[in-house]
Amino acid sequence: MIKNTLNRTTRADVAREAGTSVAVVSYVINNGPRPVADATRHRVLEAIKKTGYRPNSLARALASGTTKTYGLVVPNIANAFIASFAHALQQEALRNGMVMLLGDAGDSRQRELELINNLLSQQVDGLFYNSVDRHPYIDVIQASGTPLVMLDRVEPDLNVNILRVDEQEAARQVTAHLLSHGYEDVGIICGPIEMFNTQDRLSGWRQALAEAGVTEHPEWIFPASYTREGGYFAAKQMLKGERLPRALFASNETQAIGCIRALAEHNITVPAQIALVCFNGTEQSAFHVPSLTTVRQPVSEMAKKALAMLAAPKNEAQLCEFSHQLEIGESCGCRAGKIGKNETYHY
Amino acid sequence: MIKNTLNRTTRADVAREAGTSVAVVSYVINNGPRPVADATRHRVLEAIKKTGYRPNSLARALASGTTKTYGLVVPNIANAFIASFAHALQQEALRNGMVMLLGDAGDSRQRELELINNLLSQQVDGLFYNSVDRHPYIDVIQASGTPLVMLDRVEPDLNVNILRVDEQEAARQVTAHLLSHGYEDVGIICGPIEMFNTQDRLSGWRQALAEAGVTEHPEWIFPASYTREGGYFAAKQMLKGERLPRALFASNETQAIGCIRALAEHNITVPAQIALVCFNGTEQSAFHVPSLTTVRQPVSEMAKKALAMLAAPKNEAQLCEFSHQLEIGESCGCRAGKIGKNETYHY
DNA sequence: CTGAAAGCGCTTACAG
DNA sequence: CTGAAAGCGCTTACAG
Repeated sequence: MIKNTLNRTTRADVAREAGTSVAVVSYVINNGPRPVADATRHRVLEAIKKTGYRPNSLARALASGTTKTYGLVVPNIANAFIASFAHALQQEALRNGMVMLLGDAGDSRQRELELINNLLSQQVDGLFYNSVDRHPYIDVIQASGTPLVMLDRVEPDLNVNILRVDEQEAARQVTAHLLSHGYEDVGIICGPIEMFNTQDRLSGWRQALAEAGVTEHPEWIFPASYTREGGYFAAKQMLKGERLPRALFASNETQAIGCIRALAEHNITVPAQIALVCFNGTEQSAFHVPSLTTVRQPVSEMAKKALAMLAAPKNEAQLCEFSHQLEIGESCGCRAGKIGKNETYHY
Repeated sequence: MIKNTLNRTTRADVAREAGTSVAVVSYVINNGPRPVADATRHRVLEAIKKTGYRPNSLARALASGTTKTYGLVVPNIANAFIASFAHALQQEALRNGMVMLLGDAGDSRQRELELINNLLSQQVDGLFYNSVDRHPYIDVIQASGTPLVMLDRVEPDLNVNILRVDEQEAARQVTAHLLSHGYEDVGIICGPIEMFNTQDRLSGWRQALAEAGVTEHPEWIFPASYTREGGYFAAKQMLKGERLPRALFASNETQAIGCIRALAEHNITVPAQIALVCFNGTEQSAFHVPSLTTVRQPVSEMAKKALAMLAAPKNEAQLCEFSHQLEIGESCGCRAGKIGKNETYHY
């Protein structure tokens, strides 16, 4: 056996000090499942204080079969929206007395699988999962019997809990807002073309154009990674074209920021020369110059519901769709905003 | 005992399937510490595949006395610099075959203590710790015997590993750069006044002013939280004054962004009317409009060293100071930059 | 109200 | 090369 090189005191030390059995120490610490006489409890509490005892949660988890821990797998925590969602989930877990283990796949499918295996090995009581692309390792998770809530869209025939907003509809709506300003030449910086959410946001954009009777220009569709660099180089690409669109839909906030930087380097200002809206804004949107008109997801409520879905008794898989919010900033061109005065519409 | 409600296969199932003892299964999985005949190994591997066995890392950790896990406690992960440092540490841990558990205190001292206790209960093999304020719970950690590396400045008489850059010197240098443009009226947005790093950055700023023979104006010292809101409201405060400084030092990138937003709302442009530099920039600095002149910490190298310090045999506490980098952007007024062409100076 | 003891799923010294 | 068995630090049904 490995020697206890750290000065760890165990439950046995406490029991010895208090002159009780180890079971009673457990009863005191866990407030059950057996009652303990007040005097005994007192002695145990004193012994704990005196010995500086700290329960070993590994041993507890092994014996009890529950870790009080959830896992969260995200494609890339560098994405501000994902970070804010992760934060909301952590907060909500905390409130429920659970710990949330965060796994960041860094956009790597292989890393994602490693993370999932790792979290399952750690015996998490449940998993929240936003996958890197459209082939999530749902089968691996389901085979383990671990409760699961998917945080993005998956193949419709899979029997899993899903929690999300209708991204297509949200994209349609924010694009419609952009079009309401009368712009006719409208481009899009979308995500990697093979991804589900790229397709959804692209479809929404397309639908809004069609509904407004505006012609779609395929040469103004710019696939890009969901990063600042992605938005930046997409805009650079656009600037090489012979004609510039008058308005743009960026598929997330980070892309929008990269895009605006690239435009600025060519002395093109937003919204005066090119108007812009984006998807999945965060608190950051209001602080940008110009402030960003954006789709916002109600991350706090979503987090609450996500936790509830995992805690729920094992029944049918649920699909839970949330409505989005539209936050109007300066970038679309219809107002000059001050912080705290952005208008928000709920759908 | 709790029933195994999940369809967990254990090592015993694998042993039965392979017709060996459980010990041999361990030897195969861990590649030791005893040799295993090739034929036996093969049978075990087959049995693992067939049963879909996944080792329980809790049980392994309990038996082996090591979790292969480090903990990281940070004051607020919403801070972009801290997020980038956390990311670098995670990457480096990964490379060493370790897992990093991230604990975000959300600027709450109480939450910070909870996190530390939680991580210690989880038997982390080591802890990285950047405290919310100047009273870190070093005693609690040391009492547990868990190896520790502090990631910020602490009372000098404490016997702990410390890893950091000399923030005072870095602040002095970036302020000196600002002053080299000839500005005479120079303000500072600093952090919460009681914090060590606020004091360090303030001292550096002050020293640079003194060296340049520039008068310090106490009314241009604006304490603020290290957030966008902090920078925003500090600037609003400044705008109420009867005279505006010509140049500003913001104590982190996030404050700088909030500050620039506030200035923009009053049609004051950076650097034309107010020049600005900031501390602890991230990749974001280069994408801002204007791009930010900033002190950068070499987070990757620091992360590498941090891991090495924890892994090192238990010897004397080390103090490891890294040199910073100065990244010149547009905000200080000396150049118009393009992304990827920012100049960086190493100190 | 209290305690002896089995069990959680592993690791590993020891004996063969 | 292989296995029986003790032990990691807990929980909890069971018997008193």
